[in-house]
Amino acid sequence: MGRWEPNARERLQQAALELYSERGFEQTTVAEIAKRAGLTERTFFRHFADKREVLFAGSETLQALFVSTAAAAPESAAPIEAIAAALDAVASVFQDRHAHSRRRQTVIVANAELRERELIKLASLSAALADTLRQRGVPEPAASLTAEAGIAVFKVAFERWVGETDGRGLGFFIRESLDELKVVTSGN
Amino acid sequence: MGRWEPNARERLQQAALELYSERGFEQTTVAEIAKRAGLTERTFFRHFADKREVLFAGSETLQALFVSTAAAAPESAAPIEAIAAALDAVASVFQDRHAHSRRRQTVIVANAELRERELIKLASLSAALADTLRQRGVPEPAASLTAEAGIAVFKVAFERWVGETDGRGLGFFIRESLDELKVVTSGN
DNA sequence: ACTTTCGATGACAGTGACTGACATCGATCT
DNA sequence: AGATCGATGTCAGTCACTGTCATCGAAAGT
Repeated sequence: MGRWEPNARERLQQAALELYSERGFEQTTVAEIAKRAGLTERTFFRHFADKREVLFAGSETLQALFVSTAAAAPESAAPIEAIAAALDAVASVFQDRHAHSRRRQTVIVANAELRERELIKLASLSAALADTLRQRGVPEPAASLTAEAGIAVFKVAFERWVGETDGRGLGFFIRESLDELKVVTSGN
Repeated sequence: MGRWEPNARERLQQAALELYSERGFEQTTVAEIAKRAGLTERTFFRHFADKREVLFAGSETLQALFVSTAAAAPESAAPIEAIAAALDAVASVFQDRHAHSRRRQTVIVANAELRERELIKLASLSAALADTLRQRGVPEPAASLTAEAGIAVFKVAFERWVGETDGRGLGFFIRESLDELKVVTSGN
């Protein structure tokens, strides 16, 4: 065993999720994660910036999908429509990940530091979307507000989707939330 | 000097803001903050849960104002109107704090950990507002979405207000952003 | 096959945030 | 004066995270 077993990064992610689930985030030390993965603490920090980041490995990919889909919307599309298209694309990615998402979200919700990290990932997403809208000619504050509204829809929809055991996909909750947001902001 | 000088908490807050401004958040140790305040590191942690929290002392007060104002809106008011009333009330609190807000925000924006903390404070606000709306009979997901939309408006407006040197108050930017949100979510 | 190269890992020492336990000060009450 | 009690100081300890250097092992070149 030892060095050169493949997939060190993935082993660390799995070990971390397991341990965070079993005993909680605070009660888990990085040394324990590394040990379960057959590595050392120092190697953990070569793969992940900190103890939280190991749970957020896919976020760059998600952001790239978000942005590229929004950017690919036809020029005629309203800002909110470009965001809606991006939300739909993202929803399909979570198609077969309900069980994993639920497990991961349970860990995150149970710890304030992890919630903070999740929030800044979503804020980064919002900033990237606002950038995309600005490049499409949308002025401020409309660009930032549309992006924030889109992320709000994602947050609420994701939360509801993770909590459900029915077969309804994330896309359903996203459409529901987006429609509801429109009703709610119309002012009466 | 030494023990029993009054206002230990306030001295710590001021020392922290000064040092974070001068050399940055990461380059400041808690021991240095405590020393400038004439106290010890251990005492710092008796007043504030961690190194970040010292910048967010007023957040409970702000949340209380937010919630009580929203709750006090007439029953006939639409959810978004109750939130708008709360936003207006909060804006008036920042009336004479532009210089201080700007200084504080400069520090926060410069550091990811501080941004995370700010985001979870805003998320806590959003959750409290959603609770208030639910108590007013607003169902989900409308309650959460309205609250999130309100916080989005606050975020964008606050950012613009802090960046301006004109005399326009936070209330101006809040009304501007709220109006723009309504336009942007209407779908075209 | 032998050597060289080079990225990934290990080993180790160090800093600083944060905590628990206990001692001490000083204002207030009796 | 003595008792009380909250706020502070002291000290030891854990753990996240970093810098540095040694070492391993695969792959490429000879």
